[in-house]
Amino acid sequence: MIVDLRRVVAAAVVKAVAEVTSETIDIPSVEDPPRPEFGDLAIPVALELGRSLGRPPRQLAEELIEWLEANPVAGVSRWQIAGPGYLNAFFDRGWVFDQILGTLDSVSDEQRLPASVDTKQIVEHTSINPNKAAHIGHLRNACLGDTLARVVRSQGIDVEVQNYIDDTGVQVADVVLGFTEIRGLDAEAVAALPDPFDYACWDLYTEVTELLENNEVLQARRREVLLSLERQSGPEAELGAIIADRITRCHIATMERLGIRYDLLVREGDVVGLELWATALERLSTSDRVYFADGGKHDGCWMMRLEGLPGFEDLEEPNKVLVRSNGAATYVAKDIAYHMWKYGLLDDVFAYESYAEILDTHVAYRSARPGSANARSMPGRFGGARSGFNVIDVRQSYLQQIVGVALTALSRDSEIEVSHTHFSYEMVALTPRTAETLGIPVAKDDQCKAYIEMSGRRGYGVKADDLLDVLEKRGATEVAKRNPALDAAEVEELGRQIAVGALRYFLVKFSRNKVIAFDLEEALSFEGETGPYLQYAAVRAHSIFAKLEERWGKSEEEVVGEARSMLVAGRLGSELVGEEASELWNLIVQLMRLEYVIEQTVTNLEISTLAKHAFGLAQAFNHFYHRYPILKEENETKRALRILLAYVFRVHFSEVLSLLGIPVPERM
RNA sequence: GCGCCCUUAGCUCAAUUGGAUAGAGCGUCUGGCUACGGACCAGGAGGCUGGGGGUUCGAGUCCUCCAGGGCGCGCCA
Repeated sequence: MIVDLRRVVAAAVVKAVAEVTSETIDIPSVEDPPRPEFGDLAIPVALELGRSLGRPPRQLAEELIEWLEANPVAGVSRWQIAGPGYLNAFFDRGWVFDQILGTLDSVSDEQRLPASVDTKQIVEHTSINPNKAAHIGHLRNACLGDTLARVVRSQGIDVEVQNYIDDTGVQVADVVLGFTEIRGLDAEAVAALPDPFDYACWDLYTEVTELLENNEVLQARRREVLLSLERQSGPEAELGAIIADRITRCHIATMERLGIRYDLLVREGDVVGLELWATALERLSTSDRVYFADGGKHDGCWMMRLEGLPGFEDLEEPNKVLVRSNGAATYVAKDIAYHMWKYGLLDDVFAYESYAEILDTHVAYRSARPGSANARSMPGRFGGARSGFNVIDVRQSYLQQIVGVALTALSRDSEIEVSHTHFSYEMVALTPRTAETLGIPVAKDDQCKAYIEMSGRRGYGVKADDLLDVLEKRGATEVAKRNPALDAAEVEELGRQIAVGALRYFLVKFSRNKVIAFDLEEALSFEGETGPYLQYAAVRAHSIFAKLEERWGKSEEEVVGEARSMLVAGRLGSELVGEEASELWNLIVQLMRLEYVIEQTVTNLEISTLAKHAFGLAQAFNHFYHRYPILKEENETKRALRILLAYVFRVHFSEVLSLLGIPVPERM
């Protein structure tokens, strides 16, 4: 990663403040100036401090600058006071560019912090009910989660990606009913059904839902099935397991199309079957938060006390049932048990089996019962983290809060500090016109609405695989149009990469707490602020070197090497002045922001920050590309400088795209 | 009833967490190179940041009231 002088500058300012005013301050805010003539970084510290010290900001700023000039900072060439009292820092361009060139040698084997259990973080995402095909809403979850995992991992932290499979819930029970009551199929027959199995279940699920309405007999059957699933005995449980397994494999395959992978799939059935919950309750019952209701409305239930806690004020029902009077644990209770294991508050009782092996490079494991075929215990391998993120939509905030309350109570008692963060995001809906093209009935009242909610139960939604198919086809068409000589296989592969870029960028470019009104036409667009625009910038950077090789017969390495030796370190500063240099410099300054952007992305849990940054980089490069040709340039020094800049961009921009999971095509 | 979220250009969204002249994309209008590929670039028009009050050197951002919209509060998951 390119060195960010932000921290260095901030530290220098802290020291300057201490020396000049004998005040100790926290890390001051360091901003990017709105205009280039204000320098490369702006620190409004004198504005803030001036007030508390009762001194004119500009005067204070002058004293600070005096000190800073007397105690130079490597990389900063000069300071300036501007506006009401900003400290503006101007970088030593030659020094910076020299540093950046240094990163080119080590960028591939960047120094990563050693991974250890102490720093392990668990990112849970996807966690789709295994009863039907994944839709666009699930993709938002998976893309956010996968990108978060990539970003955290890039910080040298060992990330374990988990996907929770709720295979014992009503949603699966409904599809079990569908197969038995509507289709008249048993487990064996269902196992033999052709693909796409998840599509078949999508339709079946809506059929059952309709049938279940006002049908008390069927509703009673569902309760039986549910019990059977939870006990994991009987033909319904066998059928449920087949459904959950087949659907999960479909989901894994869908996500693999987007480059999204998992380390571990934990099945709720195993949490229940291995009595993780029973142990969890034992532990929980010692806490004053958990009690057994004897009499009253919740007679015979185990309850969690929420009243009086922040965030739970004035609820109609202040407490939450954990175990029903019939002895069955609720969903949130099982989730609490799962999270206790996740964070090492319960022993690892699971066995693990290799579930999905992908291209010999990655294995996704799945929880299993000890003693079952192909399963073995793997002590210390999974779970037992001290912190983690749950990527779950905002509607589950209430339940996530309850999990948090349990974890807090337990970690206090056991003196183990656990950090559990709900990475919440808003839902994906459909624009009315997209809903209509999909054949979803839109009521007259809803036509002017900004969006129409999706409904898995009714089958209203955009299936992930359908969308990917359309995008891939469109990508391939566009590639073929521009590259008539390419063979079909390559066109198809490029179409695939473009589809992934388009979809992934689309799903992370919005702030997470904004409802996305999914519009098919907009998502199919490859122009403007889209994934393909970013990919196009990378392709252009690449094609410069391809052309250079074609014309000069020199490899990228040789070309870059020659350019570097032409611009000796000492001379760089003098080359980096003037109008052209200032425009090139803009690109460098933006590249330097990456470290800061990643920091912001993680602390705010806002992936869109990184996405917007990537878009800004692509824009800056396209500007440079258009304005400053390389092959045509005859001045060798200028050409060398541009070559190096294009190369630096290419290397670092590829890194940014890979953080976003966006493939970098060689041509488009 | 209580809680959380949203409201910024015609549309979809940003705005470095309180900083300098509120920026992008789409759409619209005007212009661009025999090419390192036009999935691009340059420029124009387009804003009382939903409304009122407050906090301060400084507010799209914070506090408060109001309006409109969404979500959540189950012995469902």
